[in-house]
Amino acid sequence: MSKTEADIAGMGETAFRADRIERKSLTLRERTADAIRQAIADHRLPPGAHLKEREICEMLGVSRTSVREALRHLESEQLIETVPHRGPVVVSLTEEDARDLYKVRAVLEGVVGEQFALNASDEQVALLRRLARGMSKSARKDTPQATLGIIADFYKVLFDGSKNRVCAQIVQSLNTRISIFRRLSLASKGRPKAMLQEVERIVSAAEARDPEALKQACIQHVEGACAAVMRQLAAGKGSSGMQEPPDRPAKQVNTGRKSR
Amino acid sequence: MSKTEADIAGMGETAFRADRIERKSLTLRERTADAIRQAIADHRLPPGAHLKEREICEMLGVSRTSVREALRHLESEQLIETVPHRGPVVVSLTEEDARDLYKVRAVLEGVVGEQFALNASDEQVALLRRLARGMSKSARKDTPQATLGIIADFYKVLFDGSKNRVCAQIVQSLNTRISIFRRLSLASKGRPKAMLQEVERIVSAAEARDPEALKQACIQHVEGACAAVMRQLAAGKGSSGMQEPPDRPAKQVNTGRKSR
DNA sequence: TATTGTATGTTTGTCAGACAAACAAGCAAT
DNA sequence: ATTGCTTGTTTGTCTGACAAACATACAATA
Repeated sequence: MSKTEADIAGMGETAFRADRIERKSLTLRERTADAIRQAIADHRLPPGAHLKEREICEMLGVSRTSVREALRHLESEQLIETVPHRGPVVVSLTEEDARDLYKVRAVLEGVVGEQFALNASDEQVALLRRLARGMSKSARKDTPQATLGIIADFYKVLFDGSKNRVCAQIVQSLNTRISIFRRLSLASKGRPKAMLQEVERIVSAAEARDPEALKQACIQHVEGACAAVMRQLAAGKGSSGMQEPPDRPAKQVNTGRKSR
Repeated sequence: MSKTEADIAGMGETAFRADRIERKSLTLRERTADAIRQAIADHRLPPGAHLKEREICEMLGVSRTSVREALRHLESEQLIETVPHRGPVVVSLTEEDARDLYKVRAVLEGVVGEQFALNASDEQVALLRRLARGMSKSARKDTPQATLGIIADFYKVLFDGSKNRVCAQIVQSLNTRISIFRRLSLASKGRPKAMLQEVERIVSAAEARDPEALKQACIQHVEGACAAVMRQLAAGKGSSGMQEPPDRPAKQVNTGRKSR
């Protein structure tokens, strides 16, 4: 999955090609942010949860400084909302937000598709095909977990091939936000099958190098996912990162004075 | 420009309507972030500039803590890039980045337009018309500065009316990034006139409540701006937030040991 | 002379401690 | 039931400190 990293021009002597040394483990604050983000993504920190910096410090064993800087990052990613002097809270999404999120993701993935058709290398197209095959195989035999991994790879190739960093980065960020309630998506009945068809359409369009078709295929794919989520929401009202207007209790923990 | 803030239902007694108390001056770190962001936007901190936290502290008279938290925010907004142990640097945009940025902005503003046609209130449509008139008047008589203010208002109405917070927020963020080299846009010859026409088209479509037309009008508007910038770039190579592959010197300030 | 190594000042990353201000919740007084 | 006071909690911000990573001048070396 590593990019081929164009050869270094004129480096004298025999071309010295080797993988650069990865800038190892990020800074502490970044890892802290990752940890929190992950916790939010898989609901260990549910929507509405109140993050107290002290608790996070102890939980992760880092100082307040690092935690706070990490929080600022998540704040700007809209994963948490901070009311001054009240501390950050994991965002709760309204049904409207969900719809908007998907709407935006749809058009952006459309752009990604369009540009993939124009800019991707032949290898990337081939890789896409291979991953699609792997995906449908995995969907039948493996655990959903494993399938999700392939899906992630699939997206990675799509983004890389589109050569549109800006777009890819935004979609990524949107996806994190969406993950706050996407657990529903995979549960939807008949969704897996539909999904595989959508993917097939995407790959075909990619192989045909047809920008318009690929764009439409990507959009439809997102719309499919969106519809599935909405259906689920309509049914099982609750149990997910949604917030209805008149509703707020529970989830509160002790704050302020204790009984004495 | 304040929203009408739906009346409070059943509040007993005579309806008590008054503007809520604005959560006054944000926290220090937010104002710090704003200050830096502003400085970047109007090139007091040019692309490539190396931000040293100590300097910013003194410049703004705040502690390192606040500065660093502000920086984390800007970092996640992609206005600065931070290499561990080297400190943050104002991003330099490649021509490709510029194109991508505009491309994304175009489709997103398309969404905004579409949704404005569907969701905006009649007052908002009327307001849009009024602002458009003001804009063309201002373009003839006032300073470009004043006109820019009206444009900002125009956008604000557009965003509010679209009722798509997610989208609006992203476009906003994109615009900040674009501002790193947009100064060119207004300079482009004949651009103001073209711009006014585009705006006129937007307003007409809004009044007609035609989603598709409004969408197209918005997209065309962005594409117009993009084209103008690209033309400028092609001409006056340099003097702006661009980075060409083989080029890096100058702009460096003293770092490390001084002569002694 | 060009290369390699060493020394030293800078700047960032992270921690710990401190304190005022904002907040939340209980209790008391009306 | 309303209002006000009291007090523990939590955040916002500052200060000081120190190791690690860097950058560059200067020295040593081939």
